[in-house]
Amino acid sequence: MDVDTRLLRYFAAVAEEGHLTRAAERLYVSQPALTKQIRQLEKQLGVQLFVRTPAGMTLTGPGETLAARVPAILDDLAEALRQTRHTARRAEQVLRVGFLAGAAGEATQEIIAAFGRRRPGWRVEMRHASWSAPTADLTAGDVDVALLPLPLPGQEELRVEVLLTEPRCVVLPAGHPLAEREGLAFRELWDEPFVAAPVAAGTWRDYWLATDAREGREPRIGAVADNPDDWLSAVAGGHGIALAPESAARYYARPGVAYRPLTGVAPSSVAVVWRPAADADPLVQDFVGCCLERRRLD
Amino acid sequence: MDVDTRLLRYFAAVAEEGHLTRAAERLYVSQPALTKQIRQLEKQLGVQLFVRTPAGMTLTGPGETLAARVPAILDDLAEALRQTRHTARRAEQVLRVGFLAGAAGEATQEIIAAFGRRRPGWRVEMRHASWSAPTADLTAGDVDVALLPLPLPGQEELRVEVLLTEPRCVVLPAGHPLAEREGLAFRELWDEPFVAAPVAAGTWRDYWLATDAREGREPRIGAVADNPDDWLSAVAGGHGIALAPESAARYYARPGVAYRPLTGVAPSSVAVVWRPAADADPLVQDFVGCCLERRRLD
DNA sequence: CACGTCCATGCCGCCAGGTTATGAGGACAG
DNA sequence: CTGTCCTCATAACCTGGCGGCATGGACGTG
Repeated sequence: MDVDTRLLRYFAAVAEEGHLTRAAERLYVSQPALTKQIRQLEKQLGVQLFVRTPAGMTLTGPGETLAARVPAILDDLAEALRQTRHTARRAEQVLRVGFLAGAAGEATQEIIAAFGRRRPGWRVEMRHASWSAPTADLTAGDVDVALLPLPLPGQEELRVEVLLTEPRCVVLPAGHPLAEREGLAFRELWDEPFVAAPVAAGTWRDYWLATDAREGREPRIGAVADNPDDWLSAVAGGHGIALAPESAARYYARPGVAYRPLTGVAPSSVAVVWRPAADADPLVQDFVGCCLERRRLD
Repeated sequence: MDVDTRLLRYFAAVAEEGHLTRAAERLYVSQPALTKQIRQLEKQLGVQLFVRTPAGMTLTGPGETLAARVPAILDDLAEALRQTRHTARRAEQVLRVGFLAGAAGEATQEIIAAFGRRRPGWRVEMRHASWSAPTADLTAGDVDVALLPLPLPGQEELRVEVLLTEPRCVVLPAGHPLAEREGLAFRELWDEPFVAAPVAAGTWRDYWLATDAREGREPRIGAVADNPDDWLSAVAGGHGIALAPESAARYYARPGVAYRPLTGVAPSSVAVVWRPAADADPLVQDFVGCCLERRRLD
């Protein structure tokens, strides 16, 4: 009778979506796996939670009862884990900062140094954010604040202050014909295969495929990568090309890939991001302050 | 990052006990299993929760933070599951009654009939309670009310009204020399092997071994059983003898075993039991009422 | 009537959690 | 100082359950 949180998450997703299939997509599991888990939950409780209709899954009375309470429980749990991590970092006098790509570029070191001056004794720990879910560490409370390229999935629930804006460029295999050129227009790349982020990355993936600058054409996906290494390897290996912020040319230079200026896509920004719950956290605010002092908007 | 409830239970147990080893006993898992799980929790959180000393495990600051919140979360979850089951049964117009052995004996049918008259349209569903944890179904909300022999583990947290008291007798293999006798004194059984409940049953196990009437002598355990079938088979198979309420002679008669009257042990009682939370539940109270009308205390 | 959209089922590979056996280190008594 | 007992950690192995794929079956819709 040990209902574990996975079951609760699954249940909550199905209850919310009303469809096994759609919930399965959202949870990134197969539909049969979900079927089985939901049945198991029902079996463990000895209660039918859903009525199966050809149109989907609708909650029964008892199902409603459960659905009304589960989200709060999961939130409580998440909050407790956040607090725990938080206490741990405060006890060690560490501020943990998530980042992706080159973060705020050259300014990053300055920001950290400034923070060190403002908070003697404190240490800044930089942590790579996951590529497929750049804000996950932030919302999970694993980092206190983050320096991330925009746009971000779930950006509305976070505080975001833009620090700098830079054009996006294109990353090509060194031997690629287009790498001969000094500058490119995005429309020339429409038919090229791209190395994309996982589907799980959602709008993030779309943004770096620049789907909105393709006038409706489907991008070709040559490979999927969820970290910079795989991503560069895929490009170097000729599986596709990719977009990147210009600073990537400095932070992710490596033999076999070439960075070229690009026109026809919106620039990308780097922002400092934190959870609204940290609005009152003087430490986070000090760090944000250090960032804003060095803000550079072009 | 999907901390499941098992981990939380484990953590709570270790936090409370202050010892991995003791917590492992309480949870009925091996100590290495606990070690691994606790380490995994720490790894998932990226936080050290305990400091390991030769004397045991003591919480770190972050550990305290977590320990302060986990029990409430687990309680919330348990409560939500209870509610769910509860709604389900109310929706089906079912009152679920747990029982063990012969329940309230011949009175049981009368009680159910009386309840049927008081609540037309409602159905009573009888459910075997687990032998090793007779009140588990009750506290988990799986049954609304129960008819159980006393004493019960965790009895203080429950409402208990005694319905009848009956002497305990002894169950012997049919061919056993003592089965020739018409009546026995408990001290004659001190050296006999007993068929006992699992260690997990705690005081319940002790009670049916009548450890308090042995003047300090350790009982001999011939076999362990956690349900009436195994139990009777073990007795019939000559692995040991056992104590039982007298009514068991009628409800668990079978070839190969003999029931004989016994002196020198306290009698056992059967009570109607419910959770304090059901004090205000008219349905449960009606059932309790039906029980008390037929109360018979000798 | 064929098709699309649901959910259910069967089969299989794999990992996580369990177990037992053993190690390692500190505390304490003799 | 050394043996013993307590603690927790480690190693090797086994198994149940989760998840994935492929497929089936039921209902609604064009």
